[in-house]
Amino acid sequence: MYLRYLEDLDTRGRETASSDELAQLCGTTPAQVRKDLSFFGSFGKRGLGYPVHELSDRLRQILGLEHEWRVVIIGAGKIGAALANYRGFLQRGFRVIGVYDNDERKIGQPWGDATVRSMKELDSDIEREEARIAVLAIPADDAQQVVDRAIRSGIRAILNFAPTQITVPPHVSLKSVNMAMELESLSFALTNSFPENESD
Amino acid sequence: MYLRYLEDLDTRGRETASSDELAQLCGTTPAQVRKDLSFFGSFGKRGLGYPVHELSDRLRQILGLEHEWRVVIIGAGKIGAALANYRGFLQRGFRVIGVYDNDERKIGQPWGDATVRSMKELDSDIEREEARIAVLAIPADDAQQVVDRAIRSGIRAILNFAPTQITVPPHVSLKSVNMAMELESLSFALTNSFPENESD
DNA sequence: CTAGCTTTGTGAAGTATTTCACAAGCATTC
DNA sequence: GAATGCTTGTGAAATACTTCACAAAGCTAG
Repeated sequence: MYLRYLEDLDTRGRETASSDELAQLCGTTPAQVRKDLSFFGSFGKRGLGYPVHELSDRLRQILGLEHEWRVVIIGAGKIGAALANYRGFLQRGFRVIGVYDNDERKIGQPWGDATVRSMKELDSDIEREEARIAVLAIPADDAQQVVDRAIRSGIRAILNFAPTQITVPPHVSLKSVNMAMELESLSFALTNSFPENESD
Repeated sequence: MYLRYLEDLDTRGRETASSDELAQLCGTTPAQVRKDLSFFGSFGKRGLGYPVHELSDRLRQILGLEHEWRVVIIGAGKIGAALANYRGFLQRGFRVIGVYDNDERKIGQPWGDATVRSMKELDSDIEREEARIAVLAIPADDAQQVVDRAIRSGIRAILNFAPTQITVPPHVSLKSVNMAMELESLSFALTNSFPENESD
């Protein structure tokens, strides 16, 4: 999050930014910003703030964005489409090496830069291209089984959009996004109209 | 999350479930399950576990899912499409009353059950249909301005897919989903290969 | 009705995270 | 070069969250 806004400031030519300013942009507190950044080192200058460009560089390094990650998108439905075409990924060092589906009618169709490929080729492609990240956008039923296969082929991180709990071995990272659940939590907030909000 | 798996168990005819079982399904601990549920009341029977159907009902009530929420989807791009067609929403009491876009070429096209409508009609539609939830799937630049309008018309909760920080007044709830950021956090996990994972 | 097994609900303990508050450092001005 | 005004970095305090551990129930069998 800090990186996003620092890059923004950088392109607009800003040289430095204070923890106060970053906090406002990111919707947090100055103390939080300073504690967070201090975990990785001491980047700021007292009296001045943080050097925008330098800190961006450093954060990209910390996040492992200085080299390109190869990504497979599993599932050529609407979510898969949204992700495959998202220019933001490429810009940030994530190269989509393939979109995979079981549906014969979809295989071979062009999709953004890539072509939909058969799920049968998934494993060999992951190995050949050394893909380490998979985006899962398939129905819940097949999700676990497909994940297991992908991990055997070398996937080490999964971004899961399937509305189901996935389990992975300890050496694999997992993030899940469940849109129905997000809406339900909004429903909860509305129903109980808390004074708090901003629960990103 | 508990609701999802309880409903699952319910359709499969299960009568009761222990905190241990729910924990396994949801990827958490039995103590966590019990503490979470106890916040809202005392639903279980000692020695037996929780009554699956009854607890589902209660959770739906707590989450405010017993009545229908009307939802607008703002932005008829790929993400908007994915959401508009997602059957899961309707099943869970979220009725999409309209998909809105500025692009003349998209306006009037059929989209799932609905038709893409002009952004000009957004405000009056929100008021007439009493929509309270908006899903934001438009480019970052216009996001804040569109949100402000929607809130003036009566929107009280926003699910934001635009890759930018949105600010809302205290009586409005906000959840943001940022796919690039999710991938970046996976990149971080990979780069630093922590033993921990499962950071949903 | 009692013994034995199971499982909840919950204070207390243990961790983790966030906020406070202030000394120390840097830039600018006079 | 000293005084002033900002802003960081960070221990300590305050909060929040998670796990432990166990008494209190409920169910089953005999």
